[in-house]
Amino acid sequence: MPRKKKVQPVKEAVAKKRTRKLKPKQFQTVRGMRDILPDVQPYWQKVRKAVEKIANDYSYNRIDLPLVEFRELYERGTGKGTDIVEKEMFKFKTQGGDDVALRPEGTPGIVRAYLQNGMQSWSKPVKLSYIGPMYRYDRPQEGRYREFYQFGFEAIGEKDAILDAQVIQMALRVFKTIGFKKMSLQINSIGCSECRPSYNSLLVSYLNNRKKSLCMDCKKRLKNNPLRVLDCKEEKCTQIVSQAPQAIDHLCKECKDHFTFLLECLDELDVSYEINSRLVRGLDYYTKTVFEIWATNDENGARKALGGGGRYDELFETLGGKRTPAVGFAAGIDRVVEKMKETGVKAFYPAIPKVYLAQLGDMAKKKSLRIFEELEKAGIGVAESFGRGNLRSQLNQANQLDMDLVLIIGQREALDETVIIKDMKCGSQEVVAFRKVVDQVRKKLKNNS
RNA sequence: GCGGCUAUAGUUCAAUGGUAGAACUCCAGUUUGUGGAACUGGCUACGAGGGUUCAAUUCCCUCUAGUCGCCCCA
Repeated sequence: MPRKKKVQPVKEAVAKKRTRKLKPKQFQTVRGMRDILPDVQPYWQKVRKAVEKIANDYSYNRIDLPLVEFRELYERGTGKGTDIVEKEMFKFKTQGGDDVALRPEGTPGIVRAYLQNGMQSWSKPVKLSYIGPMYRYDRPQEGRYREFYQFGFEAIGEKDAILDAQVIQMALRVFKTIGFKKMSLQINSIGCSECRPSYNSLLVSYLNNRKKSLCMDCKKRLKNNPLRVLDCKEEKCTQIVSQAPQAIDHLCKECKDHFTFLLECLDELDVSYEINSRLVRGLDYYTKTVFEIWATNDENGARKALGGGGRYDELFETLGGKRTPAVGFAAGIDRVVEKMKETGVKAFYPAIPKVYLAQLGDMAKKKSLRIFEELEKAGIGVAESFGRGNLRSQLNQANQLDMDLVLIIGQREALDETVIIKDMKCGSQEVVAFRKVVDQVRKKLKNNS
């Protein structure tokens, strides 16, 4: 609707208001969702490629799982006491009446898939790798979105600590392959259902004696999930925690041996680590090993964590399966990409075409379609702007795109079945018959490179 | 979920109680078929809804979104 200007002010104002009302609604992304635009895709591509390569090198097979699962899977698996389940799940009821949720993390789905698809009978350990979006109804912030991407590795069916070491090694290898130089491996063991209860009561009684000095949140945590007090950031609490009994000093023999062997394996791999007795992780299902990988040695590790993981030997039972030991790792791609930009890690830029196809007039336009196809079949990527009419703007664009060669087909060339090949670096050009175009372009590209 | 800040073209920023300018980008053109420069022109915005007012992009409120801190995680 054309807008009229220079009418009487009042009428104009009214008219404008009316047209505004008629304007269709501008849609925008739902809160916490975001577009990942072409300009950052090279970073994402680099991460995906690194994940694929490492997964392949270590024989971890790709698996893709549904985004939607029964809500109960996470309530039982991830744990009812966790923030993730308590307040961060995207949940809804289907028309059919199923209570479902968008997956907030990958592991419960992996376990479900393992049990459902009879992977018990596959040769052990079952090694799986995944990559895809996760959803958490958290408050968005930079580096924290409601839809975010994770990749992960899971090794199922083997309790030996060497698998823990392998998963850690894989995680580090992915980051190294992407190009990160400095990383910090934080590691801890939080025991199993054998030894954790006694440690727990020890911790609780220690904390109870100092309850007055704890922060509000920690008083609550003390009741629900005392382990979480350990990673509180409040200064009052950190002071108390620094003197608290440590999990690794109260492990049962099996857990202790497991942890010791893991550390020996890491030594063997020349992987440096930091034993962090305050590292407990937010999910309920972890047993024995827990670890995180930080981009640097930053104090504020939580937000700098690129990823983390651990062992979950008891999760299969919780979800109705047989006792099955497993260890896994997952990392957030959004955050990895952010960190790449921050630290100047280079992105992956795929080869882009160096040849541009310019055409003039309808007949040439039609002919140029065929030339394009010939070149593409021959493995030569070609840029073009078929919609443009004049040569100047096409050359202009070719120049901006930093093309080596421009093929020009005009009315004359279309009739003669020829093409002008113009070298954009030196400006020289020559006329070539249709049939010889591919060969000639190949030759010229070779000379240029 | 709690607290602070913010919201104007695609982008980065202006101005103003009488409805908006610039730069860059994009598109087109500078005599009809030749790029990098220059010039000319064009497109595009007051986040949404209420209130105060003769009049609101401007003041007030609500919502929405973004951002920062907390929390949490990835």
